[in-house]
Amino acid sequence: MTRSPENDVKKGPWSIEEDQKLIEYIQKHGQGNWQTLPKKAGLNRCGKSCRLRWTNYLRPGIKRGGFSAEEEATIIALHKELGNKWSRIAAHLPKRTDNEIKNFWNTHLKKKLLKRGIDPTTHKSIPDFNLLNLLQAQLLSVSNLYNFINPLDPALNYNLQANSKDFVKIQILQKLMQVINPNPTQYFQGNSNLGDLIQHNTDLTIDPLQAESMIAGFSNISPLLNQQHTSTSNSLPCFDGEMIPSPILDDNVKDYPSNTYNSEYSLPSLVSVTPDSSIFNNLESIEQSHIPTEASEQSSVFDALENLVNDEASSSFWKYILG
DNA sequence: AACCACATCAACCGCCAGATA
DNA sequence: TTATCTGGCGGTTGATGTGGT
Repeated sequence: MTRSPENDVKKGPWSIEEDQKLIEYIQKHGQGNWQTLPKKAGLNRCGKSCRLRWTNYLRPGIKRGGFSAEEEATIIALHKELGNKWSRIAAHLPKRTDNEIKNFWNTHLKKKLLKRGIDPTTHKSIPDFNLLNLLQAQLLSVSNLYNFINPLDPALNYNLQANSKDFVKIQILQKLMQVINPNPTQYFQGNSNLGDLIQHNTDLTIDPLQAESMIAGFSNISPLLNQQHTSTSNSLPCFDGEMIPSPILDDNVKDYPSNTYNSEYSLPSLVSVTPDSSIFNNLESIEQSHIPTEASEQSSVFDALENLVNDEASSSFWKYILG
């Protein structure tokens, strides 16, 4: 025997009248059998829908919205212990429903933990978090380079556009950036620069040595950056022709003791910088030698990305990121 | 004012486990 | 023992709200 079909029942948001009918019936008769309740209560709804409406919305004593800091901490702690067992978590929070806790987790707490560099699935710190920052900045650099090379000439962008695989990768990186910094106005704008990005992300910490590697990484992607970097090492380059002061690249940072540097966060396999390169003096040479379809130009970014994604230790995090 | 992108959350769907015939 | 019913759970969807351009 199969279950009776409930195709003719109403779906979607509940009206005030429906709510009233359900409340009045349950107050008078109790919950009883949810399967038969709708008919008895005069509702054209399935029993499941009635039960959900009652338990998540109409039931007396339900507290909705406005999660306190204590409740937040409790949810995080319980989630660490129980995982996505929302009903069990809700049992520890009187007046809260599992559905609301689940929604609150997915819309607020998950992002909060990610911003703190904590994997919301495992509740462990994300080993790749600083590297993710690096990728974010590198993508910005790449995007700026494209903008700089070619605001108008489609021929110069042709090779990039023809390489759909790299486009997919760029899209993934863009998504990574959105996770860290959901403000979309910072991406793919000609005047964006690394300094703005770092200053904006006040939550994020960037290891000084890593910042050095970051510049090296930029240089691999953008020869123009490389040239500027070598000319003023205590400034961060940007593509609008200005140099912005960088507090993380002063002389003290250069002497940053290597034994305090956590190699776990180091940049994997960046190609060495070639500061004396002289082929970037004009756009033509850039076009000939450094259009990004040349695998070597983007490899540092994408190799790093692929290494991250393939790392089992952080797979749940990346699974979340890549959706 | 219109449009767009993103965030929020109520509600739905499919699955599962325990109860029952 | 098996088939079916029922309630509960977690994941997902889609309508709506909000803020930025």
